[in-house]
Amino acid sequence: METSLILQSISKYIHLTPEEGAYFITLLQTKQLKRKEFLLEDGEICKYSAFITSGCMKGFTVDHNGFEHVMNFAPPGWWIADMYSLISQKPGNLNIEANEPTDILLLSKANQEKLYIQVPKFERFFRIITENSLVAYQQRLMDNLSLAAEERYNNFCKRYPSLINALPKKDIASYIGVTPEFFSRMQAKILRSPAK
Amino acid sequence: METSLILQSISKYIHLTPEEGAYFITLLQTKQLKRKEFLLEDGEICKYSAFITSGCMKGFTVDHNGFEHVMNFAPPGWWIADMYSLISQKPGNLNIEANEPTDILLLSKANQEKLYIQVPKFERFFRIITENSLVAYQQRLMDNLSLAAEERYNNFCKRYPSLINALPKKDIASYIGVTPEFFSRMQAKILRSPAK
DNA sequence: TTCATTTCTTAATCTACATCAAGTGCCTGC
DNA sequence: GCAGGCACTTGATGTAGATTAAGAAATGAA
Repeated sequence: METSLILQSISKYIHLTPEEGAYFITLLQTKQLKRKEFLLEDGEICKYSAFITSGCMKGFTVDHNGFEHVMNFAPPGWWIADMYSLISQKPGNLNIEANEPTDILLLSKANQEKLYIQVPKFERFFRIITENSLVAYQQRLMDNLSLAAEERYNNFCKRYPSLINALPKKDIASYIGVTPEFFSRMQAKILRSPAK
Repeated sequence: METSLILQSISKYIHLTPEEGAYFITLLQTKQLKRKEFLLEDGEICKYSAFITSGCMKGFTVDHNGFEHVMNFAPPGWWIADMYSLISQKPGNLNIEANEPTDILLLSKANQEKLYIQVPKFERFFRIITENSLVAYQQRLMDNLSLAAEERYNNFCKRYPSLINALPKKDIASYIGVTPEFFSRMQAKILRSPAK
């Protein structure tokens, strides 16, 4: 099991003794996903938080016209789950899919609760990463309420430079909230005008 | 100090001994705000989380055209802060203003850190309410990406029925992401068509 | 009570972005 | 290695919601 990335990412926020680290690892299971393979589908109950060790995943919903809306991307070092469904244990409407061959570590809801009891420090860890995630969603919502598509695209480029060339353009279009057609036109326009 | 609401709201997620509760209360300070008074302004560093005991507050940003965008409302029993600024201790761009005469309890960042050390259970409490807040923002972002204004308004009505008549319409318009003019027309249209 | 300010409404016009349609290139699964 | 689908582009047209303007109604301060 490839655990160095996850332990390193935890150590940014809390200090674990070797025993605590070892115990944490026993609560995880590995999984490999093929390109286009789903970890979770609309209507299912989310039972795991997933930590990406390699590859990339995306979370998206499908609206009543059949259009996808990308909620988030998860490159290596990030967590992904349907938080609504994970917390409530009710069916959610998120799909989680591998964009390419991807290795993940799974922490089940039951094991997460166990972890909180055995090593309460993890409350702190998950509090902090949840806070960071909350701030990112607030920022993105603000962008959607107050900026034009082109500015949202600029922000995306600034915030996630490594993802721009790694993802299909249609997914980036969906993430920033425009159609692939409009996104294509926007890029052409940006290229045409002198780089700013 | 009016502390029954805050203690009751905490007891939904963690159990406190009388001593722990009493200690927590010593970390708070009260504040009264007049209608239109600001708790935090764009460019300031956020030093407090505020819990509303009575009245109502709103958090909003101002875009480069001078338009307000309401990020959230905080009726009694809710917390409000500029999470980005509170976490990073850098200047934020949120304004927090009282919509009407409002009583709040303030927990300073320093006292919050103290609290985590003295009563680690509070890590759990704030983890849980942060998770809930995260889910709400995800849901709202999804609505903004996939629904028409009218559907977003319907969802708002369903989720926050008590706020509809308590808030100025222009603030609700801003929250769901339309202009007051369009909001007004939308409502007229809904009234005209047979209630669905 | 009265005035001034803010909020709300209605109407005419405008625009950012969507939709529909069609063609090109490139993966990728067989 | 080939075929068939998927991603991407470009053009023509459509529309949800913005903008501008102006009057009416509500609200709060004095």
